[in-house]
Amino acid sequence: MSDLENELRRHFGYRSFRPYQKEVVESVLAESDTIAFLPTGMGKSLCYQLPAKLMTGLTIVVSPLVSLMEDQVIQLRSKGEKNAAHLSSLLSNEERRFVLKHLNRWSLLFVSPEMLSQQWLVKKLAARKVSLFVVDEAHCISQWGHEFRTDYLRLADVRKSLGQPVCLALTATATQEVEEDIVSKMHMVRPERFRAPVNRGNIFLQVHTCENEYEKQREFVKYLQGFAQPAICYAGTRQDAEDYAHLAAKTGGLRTAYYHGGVSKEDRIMIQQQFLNDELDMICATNAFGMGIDKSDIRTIIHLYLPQSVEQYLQETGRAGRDGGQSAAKMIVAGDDVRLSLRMLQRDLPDSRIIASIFPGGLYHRPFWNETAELAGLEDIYHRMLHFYLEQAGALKEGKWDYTVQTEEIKERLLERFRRRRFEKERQYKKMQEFLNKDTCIRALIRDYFNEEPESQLSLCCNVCHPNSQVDAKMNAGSFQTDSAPVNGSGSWRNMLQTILRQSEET
DNA sequence: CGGCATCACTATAGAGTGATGCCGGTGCACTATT
Repeated sequence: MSDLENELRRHFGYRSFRPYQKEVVESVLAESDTIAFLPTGMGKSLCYQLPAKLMTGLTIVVSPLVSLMEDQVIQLRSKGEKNAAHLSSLLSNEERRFVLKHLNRWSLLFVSPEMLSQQWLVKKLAARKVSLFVVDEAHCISQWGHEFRTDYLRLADVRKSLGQPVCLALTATATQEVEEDIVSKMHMVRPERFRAPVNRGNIFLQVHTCENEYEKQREFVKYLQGFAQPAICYAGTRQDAEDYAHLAAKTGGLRTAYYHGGVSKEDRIMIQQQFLNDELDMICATNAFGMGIDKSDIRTIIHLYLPQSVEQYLQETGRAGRDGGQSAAKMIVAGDDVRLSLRMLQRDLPDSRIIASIFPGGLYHRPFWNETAELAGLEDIYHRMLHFYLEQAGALKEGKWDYTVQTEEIKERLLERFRRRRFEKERQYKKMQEFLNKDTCIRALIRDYFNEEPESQLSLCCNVCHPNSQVDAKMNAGSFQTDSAPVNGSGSWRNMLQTILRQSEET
């Protein structure tokens, strides 16, 4: 047994590594920047938890969701780990001060990219030796960083300020392009790369196109007859998530709930836990649901909208069948859905009219950025995105326009950047639209997209190869063993709920 | 893009018509001088 395996046993009680874990840990310990693509449920977190134990300095883990951070810390603490903490708005001021005051105590610290964008915090952290800088769910850099959460694009600077510690990027799914995006945005140097295949042979893929919404509902109801549970049903809008949850409850007699960004935090936690505890047959949700969901026996993923990219489709369908059991991904879309997704991804970026109006010479331009943004009626996301890019380009300094720089040139560059980005998003979306062609094997499309080798013949590939098949409830009954990996103890959600209740009492 | 809510207008007193405008997923953080 090697040293590393001894350490694994000593610290975590496992006898052996899962695929890729050892290689990733070794790479990190050898101080190489590392990027790893591991399906969720393959023990990604061990890839930094073990190095955190073995390295002398602090390990910082950048995580996209505060609830994930909190959950992780609670889990670690429940296993007796005292050196993990997180820093987020979920903490009270007092708790935050405590975490900062005792920085030397932690070996693992979870933070959001937004937190790390605060200079004072980085300064504080820099006072300690940071050995490892982890970006969990690293596809967020590429998927969200450009528009929605630009603080992801500051992480390379943060890392630099912390003395350029080794960087480890972890994600489940990424194309070559996203991979390169992560490498470049994080300023990784000749990173080691580890990639588990994205293809999941146990998921039967189906796409059904409809003429209209009415037909879509009919197909949905029809599909509910005898489909395998539990299921996640992804809808394109919050309204749809609610409506289809009711429809499934009414016509299929299912225990359903809906989940989206407009649902209160308490309800979201409760719904998620009911789902994990098999008290729900189906969750109808927007894409708000899914990240960090550790449930291995999800049998069916239904899509009622067209995802914006093949990666997104794979992220979502990949939540099914992690236990290896036969599962299904069924997409039911109508023409309107195709237009809706397109419109949404186009709206992620401000159009040239808006850009022109805020620059010097534009109708809404004012010396102060905030005033400019308010006058132009910029919504929050545009406000912060443009602020980021303008500051980066040197057009804004401390919230004020700098007229000594060539703003006209900056404007042109910005417009060009957005044009290219929009083109890229539309290109990704077009790839997704190819799934609607009724004569191409869906798995072959995915395989080509990710440059993977064909696998051996599957008995249930997709509805092009195997029309008229359906994965039903009977198929899995007792036919396989569930994953023996440790899953969330039921104690953890009670803890989380308590934490939240405590907070609402405090405020 | 397309579905909707709102509003002005019409023709006659409550409701119908058409024009216009807006919205549609995702989340973090909103504190500091000791």
